[in-house]
Amino acid sequence: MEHNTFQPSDAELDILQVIWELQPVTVRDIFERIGAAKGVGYTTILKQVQRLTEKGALSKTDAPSGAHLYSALFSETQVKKGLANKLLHAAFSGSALQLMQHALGDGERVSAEELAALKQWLDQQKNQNDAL
Amino acid sequence: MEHNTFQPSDAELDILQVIWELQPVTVRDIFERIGAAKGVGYTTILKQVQRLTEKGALSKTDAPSGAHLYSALFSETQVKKGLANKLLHAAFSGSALQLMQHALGDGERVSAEELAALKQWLDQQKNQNDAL
DNA sequence: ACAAATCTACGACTATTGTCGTAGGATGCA
DNA sequence: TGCATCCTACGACAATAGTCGTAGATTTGT
Repeated sequence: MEHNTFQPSDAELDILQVIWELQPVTVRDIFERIGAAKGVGYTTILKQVQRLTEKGALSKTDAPSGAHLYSALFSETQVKKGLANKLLHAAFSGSALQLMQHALGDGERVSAEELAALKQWLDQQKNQNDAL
Repeated sequence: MEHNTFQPSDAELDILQVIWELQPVTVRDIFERIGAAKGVGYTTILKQVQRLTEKGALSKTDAPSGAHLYSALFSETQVKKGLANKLLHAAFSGSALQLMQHALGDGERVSAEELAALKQWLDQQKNQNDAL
């Protein structure tokens, strides 16, 4: 129902994902997960984390070692809903079918498992609707 | 298959949508569709269009009236696939089901028609897979 | 107790986005 | 033919993103 969710940038989302997975985490934790892989320096991650904190997306507590421990103030689901919804409306005028078709209609072959999972979810949604 | 597609910003996407719908169009055409609604000035749209052209996303031809006519150099499908795919991988580790669940699992009730369309598409995908 | 390693805080820089304002050329009507 | 209108070209500016470098405080290992 909330619509004013935090819209993270690409780099911010990368960081948030690590935080959601391991929170509470230190900057070093994050750096070790994605810093090296992305080829960016420690202070780049640090700065990003500080900016996320400024924006009110993270909470900070002092760790015994003098470092800081960060946790997310927005839930993974809430933020991702915000991202998915934004695209759904900005590019596909709210049509989930179109979003779907574009997300995988292409070269990316849709696996049988994926199809089955989708189908099952649809049936569940349908039942829920019928139950009204 | 192509992966190096153009990733438009929010405002750029708004403009592209108008172009895909009405191309070839003048800046004024675009302004009349979205400028007023968004409350931005004519030159804002103009600048945006010029930048899109610089980036190689639009082609420009001279209109008889002295104005310019613009057309898209990337197809709507290609660009939207790029956007959907980016989000799919950046936020949902490639899981279409998750993308789906976040895009509408929420308060936005899924209409029966939407569900039916989705289901039909899934079946079609399934058949296509089986045909391999 | 000291030097090495580790952290944070900050400032800086470049690129991109979104938005205008102004200048000046071209069009078109009275 | 001359003024009002419309269009483009350009430059400017603030905000955001992404990336570092450096400085100074703190911890840690010997």
